[in-house]
Amino acid sequence: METRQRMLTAALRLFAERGFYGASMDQIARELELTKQALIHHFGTKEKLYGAVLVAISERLMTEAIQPPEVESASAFADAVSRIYLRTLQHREDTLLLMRELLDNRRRAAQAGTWYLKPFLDGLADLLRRDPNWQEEDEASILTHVYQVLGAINYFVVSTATLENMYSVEHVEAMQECFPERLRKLAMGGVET
Amino acid sequence: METRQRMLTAALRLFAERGFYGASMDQIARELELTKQALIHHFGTKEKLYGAVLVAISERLMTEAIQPPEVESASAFADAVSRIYLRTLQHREDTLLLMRELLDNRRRAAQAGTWYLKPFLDGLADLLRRDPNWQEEDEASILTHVYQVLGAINYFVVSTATLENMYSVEHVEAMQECFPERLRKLAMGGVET
DNA sequence: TCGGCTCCTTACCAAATGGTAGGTCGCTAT
DNA sequence: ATAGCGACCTACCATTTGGTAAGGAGCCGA
Repeated sequence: METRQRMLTAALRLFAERGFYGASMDQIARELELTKQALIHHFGTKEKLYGAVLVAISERLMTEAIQPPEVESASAFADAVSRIYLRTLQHREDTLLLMRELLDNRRRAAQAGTWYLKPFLDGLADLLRRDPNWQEEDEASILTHVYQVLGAINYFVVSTATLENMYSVEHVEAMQECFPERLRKLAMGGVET
Repeated sequence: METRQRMLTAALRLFAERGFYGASMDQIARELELTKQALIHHFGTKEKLYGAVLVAISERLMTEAIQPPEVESASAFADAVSRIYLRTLQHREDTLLLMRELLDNRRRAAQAGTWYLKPFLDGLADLLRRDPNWQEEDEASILTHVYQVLGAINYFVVSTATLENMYSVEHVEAMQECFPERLRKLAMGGVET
């Protein structure tokens, strides 16, 4: 019964790396030293396999990322953002695949999938709403700020490979090092005029 | 000779919407009411067509987005960022495709392509470097800040479709409205403390 | 008028794709 | 023993993929 898990892991790897259309059942199966029929046996169709991967990601996200707001503090939002950054770094493949989902969403639209992210976003917005500096900001402002900070994180994490090619590995390491500090300023900033 | 341009436009649309593997030569050709052999005649292979689309995008980006730093002002960077945001909104398809390129870059790695973006990034970093508030920050910090702000923009622009599904069209319109203001704070913020 | 050029077509093709059908093997409950 | 079941395989299939080969229509200069 552990096969299923191995399948999900391999599928995540390949879907994240090459996208839904770029990864074939055969490739995924070969990575497991099985035939694609084994995959079909467990998941029915490619779409369903992909769906299962998505579900697994969203479950990880829910259980790990949002954790209760912990101590009520003025920097609760910034703290949460820091944690999310670290988590995103660790789950690069999840992030890659979710980003792809985002791009494809125009087509998949009415389906489930990205909805999983809503509670996550709302949770963050809540945190920010509690911040005294943000009390009088309207809903749209709060959500926008949350999304901008999230964008800064995800875009960077997904870009590291490209940045390493464009500049150098050392350059990117330096960026990675100062990222949390700068991120914190982004997250906290923007309340005084 | 205008056919070539039409082909590039259609190819951009489909590549942006469905990705390299998701869009087939046949689909692109059908959109133009031609056969895929017409495409092959003009561009040789699918890869080359894709490459040509990428070149077109990078040319647009170069000529439109970086413009000389105009007047030397303390908010030169923030101004540039605002312009880039508007441009990004207008060229959503370019943005979608570049984002996909970013995700695929692991594989395409050694190829040309994303290098087009380097001068663009460096230009922005230059602008920030001139800002008196940033004089004493190191290179990595500057580049990181540039990248975070860029990430906030691109991630949001690419997400609007999903956000509209998750919340509502009105919600997203409200976000879009307050986005530039919040973005400005992001871009300028992060020097005090 | 004729050769050559560009643009585009129809006719093919080999490879790869997702998926079906049917069967084998080993385990477990009866 | 044996019937049933889950996990997996081989064999096969229709369709779609990117691409080649060859040719036709229109134009243009000699």
